[in-house]
Amino acid sequence: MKIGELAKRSGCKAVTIRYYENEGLLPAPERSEGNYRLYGPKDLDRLDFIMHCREHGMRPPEIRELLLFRDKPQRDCTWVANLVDAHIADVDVRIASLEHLKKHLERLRCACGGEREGEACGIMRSLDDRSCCASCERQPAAL
Amino acid sequence: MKIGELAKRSGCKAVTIRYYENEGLLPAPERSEGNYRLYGPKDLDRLDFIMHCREHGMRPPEIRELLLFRDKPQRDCTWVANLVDAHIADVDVRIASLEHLKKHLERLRCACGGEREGEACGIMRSLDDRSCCASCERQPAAL
DNA sequence: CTTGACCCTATAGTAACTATAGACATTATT
DNA sequence: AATAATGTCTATAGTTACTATAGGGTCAAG
Repeated sequence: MKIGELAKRSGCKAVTIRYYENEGLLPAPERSEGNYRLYGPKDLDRLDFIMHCREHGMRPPEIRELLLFRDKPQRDCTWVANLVDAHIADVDVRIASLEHLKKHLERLRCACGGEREGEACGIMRSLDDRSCCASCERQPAAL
Repeated sequence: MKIGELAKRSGCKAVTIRYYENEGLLPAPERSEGNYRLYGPKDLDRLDFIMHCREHGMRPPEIRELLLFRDKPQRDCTWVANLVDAHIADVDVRIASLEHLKKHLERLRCACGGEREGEACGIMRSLDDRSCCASCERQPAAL
């Protein structure tokens, strides 16, 4: 199949497929007479694997390692489990930090008394007074 | 004060301060004889405001709008409250999507029976079978 | 008077793609 | 067969919000 069909079947855009080839996640496929990329079912499997990893929030470096393992499975798969564990822990941290952020935002939201007068807007006043969250770390919230 | 002190006092790196000036978030300050940027307390206030917004997970475009309002408060501050509301809703979506992702990852994690044999690793098998999450959207999880 | 810390500009690099330009190949229609 | 529409090719630049680097100037202390 050509790249368009692979894209449709995998749900991955054609440009991204070429990008993955460039990055070494996908092998360079055969070419047709007209220099078109020609893919087989194995390529679809591999791309599906990649997309599945992406659906799990994994990024190219992590996926690259998993592909290496997939290509050449070693005896011990402990580190695969560890990788997933680390990933879960990471997601936990993100959730916690977003919950924390949400609390701050809700407090901020409450500051608006609805006076509808620019200068007096409680939200603006709160944003002006940075010491209000003195107990929290003074660094940008991760989104 | 010079940029270094402003950086220390605000917790924002000097390079980032210059970047914000370039982007129009901060006004171009006076210069010393030796062409050094010279800041006053108002600059610190403004930068603190910006950092406070960042602590609330806001991004430059949003911050830019708030600064406009700060510079020229209009009668009606409703949209400030709306902006915060939208921001909270966005955080909610992110949290929900991460919770969902976590569930998937935990299911994935359970697939590892600990056989410690590469080809048989349940995690790898699960990643190979993309149809396992057929009911979920087939797109990358946002992190 | 030189060392070191600080500051300046301009440019390039980051992640993980996405968009664009300009050209060639294939397929469908007339 | 000619033409038009679509698909594909490469290479390059753009995206966000910065960060890093190169190559130089300024300032205070010893």
